[in-house]
Amino acid sequence: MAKITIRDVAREAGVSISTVSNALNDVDVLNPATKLHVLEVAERLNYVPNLNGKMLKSGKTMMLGFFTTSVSGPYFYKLIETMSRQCERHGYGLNVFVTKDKQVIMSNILGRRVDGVIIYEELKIDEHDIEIMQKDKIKAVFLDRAFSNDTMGSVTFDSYAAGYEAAKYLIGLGHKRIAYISGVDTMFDSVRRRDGYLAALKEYGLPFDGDYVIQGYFEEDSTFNAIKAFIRMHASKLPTAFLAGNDLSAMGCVQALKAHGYEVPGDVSVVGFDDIDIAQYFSPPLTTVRNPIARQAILTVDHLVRMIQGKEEGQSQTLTGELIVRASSHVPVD
Amino acid sequence: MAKITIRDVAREAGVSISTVSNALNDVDVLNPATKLHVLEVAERLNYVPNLNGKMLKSGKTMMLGFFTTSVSGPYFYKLIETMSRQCERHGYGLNVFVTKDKQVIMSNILGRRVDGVIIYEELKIDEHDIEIMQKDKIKAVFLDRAFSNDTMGSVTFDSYAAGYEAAKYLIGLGHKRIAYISGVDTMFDSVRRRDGYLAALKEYGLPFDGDYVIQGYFEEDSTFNAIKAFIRMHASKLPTAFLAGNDLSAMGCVQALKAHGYEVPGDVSVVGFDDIDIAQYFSPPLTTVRNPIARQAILTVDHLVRMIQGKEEGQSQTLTGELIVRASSHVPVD
DNA sequence: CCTTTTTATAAAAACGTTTTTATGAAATTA
DNA sequence: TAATTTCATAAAAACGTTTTTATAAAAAGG
Repeated sequence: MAKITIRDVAREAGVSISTVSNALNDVDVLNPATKLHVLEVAERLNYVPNLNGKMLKSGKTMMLGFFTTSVSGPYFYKLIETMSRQCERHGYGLNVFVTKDKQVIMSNILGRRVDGVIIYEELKIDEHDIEIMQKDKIKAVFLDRAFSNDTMGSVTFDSYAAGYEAAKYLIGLGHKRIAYISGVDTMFDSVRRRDGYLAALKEYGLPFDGDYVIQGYFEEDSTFNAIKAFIRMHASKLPTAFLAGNDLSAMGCVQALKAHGYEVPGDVSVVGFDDIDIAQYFSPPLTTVRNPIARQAILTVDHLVRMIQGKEEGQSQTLTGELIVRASSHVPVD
Repeated sequence: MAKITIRDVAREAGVSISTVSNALNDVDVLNPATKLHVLEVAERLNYVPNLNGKMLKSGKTMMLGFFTTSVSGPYFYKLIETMSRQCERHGYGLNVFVTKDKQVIMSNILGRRVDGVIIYEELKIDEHDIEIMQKDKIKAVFLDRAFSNDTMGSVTFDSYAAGYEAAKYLIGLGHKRIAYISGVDTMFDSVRRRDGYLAALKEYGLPFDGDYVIQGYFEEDSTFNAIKAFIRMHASKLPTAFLAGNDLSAMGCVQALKAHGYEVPGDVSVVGFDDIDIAQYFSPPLTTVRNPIARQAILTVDHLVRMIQGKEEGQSQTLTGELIVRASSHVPVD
């Protein structure tokens, strides 16, 4: 009683395998009666087409690949859930690969396990890899960097502008000592937000103190620890505001400040990025620059699908943030 | 310049395709010189084997499938990241399917897109589906329910015991009015935690009030709203403790209480389940029953891989929680 | 009523691999 | 040296589909 194939259905129904295939794929070239009969037999035998055979022959897997080094945090799961739903809408599945192994990534992409790929992976794919992908006409959309050629697509968030806007907002409130909480330097978004922050400082003539860029890894708990250490070091003269590279680190920062007896925003203001779902329920509700994650997810999938269908060439789309002022920021006390 | 295949490599190297295959797959039957030459040519042509051809012929995809209806929240991304890493260790990839469409699930499973499946999906797969999977000798491990037969595996968390323990702990502190914040009734874990809680109430002779089971959907923000509504309704006589079905809802509950001016644990105690990473950094740090997610992930993948290798039959494994007492719970004030 | 077109189905080729079987040359044995 | 074994490689079959081509019967046209 091995796995039944199209051949078994054909034999049982007394027709050829091409007839079965046509019946199942709804190619209307068959006598309706035959088609019905075949379908009935297939149903009775619980026949399910083998996808590997199907994929090999058709050259299509009807799967999109999402390659990422991490799925931690609200940014990713919002992205993944929205992309998944959007894929389903187009008749595709989404294959999520969580790996840092470039070998794994490239062999899955070039080996055609998926029809198109979405890549978020912080610098690991280099120019040479991209060249190889171009030669193979791989359809790809990047989420963490923009492209100027027309074979690769990208849908990015303008993190530089967001960093600049957030810093400008704090400066506008009167803050003079503003610290930045970064991720790691391989994360494009972290670096660009920081650069925007630096640009604003410069524009308004505020001095930049190297100590004021704190590594928080974009996570709540590691930021919590980093800020506690920072507070111990700078207790005499704390910044009046922290600009955190994402909402999670903003939350960790707030917790650390509270743990040391500081009030937010009474003593210190904290601003984040992304506007993840929890941000508005946090205590205090977070001021943040909204990153339209769901929109990014939808645009990405739509763009990739159209690229696969040959309806569109790769293009760079940039989404801009929106400053959401809530309770975690205030004019400085001193 | 279409995609190059094993045939192109063979032609270019002046050998047969079987020789190329043997060289690439390291079958030591070849003259070392030939093998080296073939490898060199393959490298030069940037040959990457087509996975669909490979999968069809070998009958193996070297992929495990994870089917889930949601990836929201720390429970899932911890699970997914850990499972991914563990898969990689075994030479497998992890294919994450986020869908509620049973048709999608079944056709991917029965169509052999993956070599084995891990299923978390709250009641949608019924006995009949399982029967079909058994007939097809599908290797599967369930994360949300246990099995007594030996074709399906399961690695579950003993939520009933966890609910019982947590409630008993609160009762031991002296609490008499304890509310439970549930997910939805299709979630096994939510229901079992609640049943454990009810059992403890009964055992210690505490009355059960139907109003005291509040639906929070296992999310922070919806719980926040649900508890606010609950507080408005029951302001005169609030429970002295909330047992939340998971840490996220515990956090939402705390935020809602704070928003209404209650102190935790000063006025009200709150206890959660899971011990997600943030729990210890939350303010106040959460008392919770630790759910060994990473261990569940690793056990699951290991078990499934051994089932695929034929080294093991499906079996039910149960993990037990551990009560972690932190600052969010206290003896009642009245 | 014979030829052409249409219709319905079957047969065969193809997708890109791996694996089994075949083949011929070299090495070993008798 | 003839017969056997070993070695290295090639040829062919197979995996389960879809798609292209072929075939036979029925319908239409003159």
